[in-house]
Amino acid sequence: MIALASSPKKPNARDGILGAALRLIREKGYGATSVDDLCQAAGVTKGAFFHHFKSKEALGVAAAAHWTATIAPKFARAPYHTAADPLDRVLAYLDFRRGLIRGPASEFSCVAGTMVQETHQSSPAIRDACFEAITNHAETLEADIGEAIAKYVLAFETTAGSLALYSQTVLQGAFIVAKAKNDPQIAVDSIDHLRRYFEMLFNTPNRKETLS
Amino acid sequence: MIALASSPKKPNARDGILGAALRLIREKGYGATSVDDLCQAAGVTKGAFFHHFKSKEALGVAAAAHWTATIAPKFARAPYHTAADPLDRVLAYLDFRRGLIRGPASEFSCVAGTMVQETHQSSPAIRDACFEAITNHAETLEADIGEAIAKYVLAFETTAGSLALYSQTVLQGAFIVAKAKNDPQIAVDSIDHLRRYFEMLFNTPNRKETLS
DNA sequence: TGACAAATACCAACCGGTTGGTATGTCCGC
DNA sequence: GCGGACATACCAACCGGTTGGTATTTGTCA
Repeated sequence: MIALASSPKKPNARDGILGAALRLIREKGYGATSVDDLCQAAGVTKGAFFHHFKSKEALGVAAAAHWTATIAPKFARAPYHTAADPLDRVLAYLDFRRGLIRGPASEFSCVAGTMVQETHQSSPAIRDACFEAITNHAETLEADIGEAIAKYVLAFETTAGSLALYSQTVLQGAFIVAKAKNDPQIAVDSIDHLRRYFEMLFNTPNRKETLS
Repeated sequence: MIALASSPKKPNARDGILGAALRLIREKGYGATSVDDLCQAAGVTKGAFFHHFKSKEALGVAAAAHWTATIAPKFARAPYHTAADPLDRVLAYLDFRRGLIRGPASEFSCVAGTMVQETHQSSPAIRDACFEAITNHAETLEADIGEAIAKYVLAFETTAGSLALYSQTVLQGAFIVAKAKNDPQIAVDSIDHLRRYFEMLFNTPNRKETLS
């Protein structure tokens, strides 16, 4: 083999720890997840952990980036991008997220939102990494919302960035209330309200004429 | 004095611990707030702590109830109840909450929402107490929303309970994003979006005729 | 191509400090 | 003199982090 395109990935301790971190942080939170927990879940020792991450805080920062790297391709490949109309794509995004809400909260909630609540005071580095993860995902929505704003007459004046971040705000709040009620359904209700807000804001009867 | 109505309150360790808990949990989170922290902030010893609370978890449950007992009178006395129209009262509630958003997140965020994110898996007792605190506050909104639903023609069909809880959902999400961005303003933006949702849902031109 | 040194990846054992929790005692009003 | 409200002293378990070391890979040059 010429083998510059070597095997897609060899299993290493760092990836194992990061994968365990995403799962454990969603299950137990950042503070309650100890370095020992991480090592046991990843099947490595503490020496390996501190070889790859200089501190638990550094692991938290890396976990936020790994979270983005994990979910970004999933959303990029998701089928909600196919609609021709930008507003339809935005609504399809909300429907897609709605469909993800099932089972325990640790399977549909957001690592960044979970982690930042515990660390925003104690660790600016983790806080910034989590905000980056949230906004990075919001930006994948922003383009479609921007196109929709250009195409439709809005009931109120606002911006694509504000609406994209508001969508993430509602989702984060929905995760919290779902955890509190121990019932995912309440999160679905909130996404329905958010969907209606978009529908009313981009009032379909006021649709501008399209050219082509 | 006949003195069955004794002095309004004598300062005791329990209240001091609960007061410290509300502050420290909002500042550092539940997990990062140790029993020693609580005792030092309240100026009592560990013996006093475990005399009044059989465990840290019991303190968490009591703190959620104390949170309700602390903020309920503040909202009950707030001036947003004075409007004659129920929709105006709901919008005034949102304006009131909007006005509270300033300074560090620990001064405007919600103890219950903060605490439940860390404990919803590990402590069902704290989780339920936090959900109770959130819904208890939502119910103070529900009556006004219910009256507004009876008075106005809605753009979509929904319930007062769903809208009241959705309001809390947006607020909880706004607190998280504000913590992540380390900037309260982003929470204000979300409340503005929520306010517009109410305005459009209770579409003022469709106002039903009032009798008196 | 192969010898070899340097760098990387990983491990087992250990450290001082902190954790939630307890056992025992003392004060004090009724 | 008795029970509730605290204080003092202490504990085993666990915390994040460090140590000194070994196995494995990688870069280099004859």
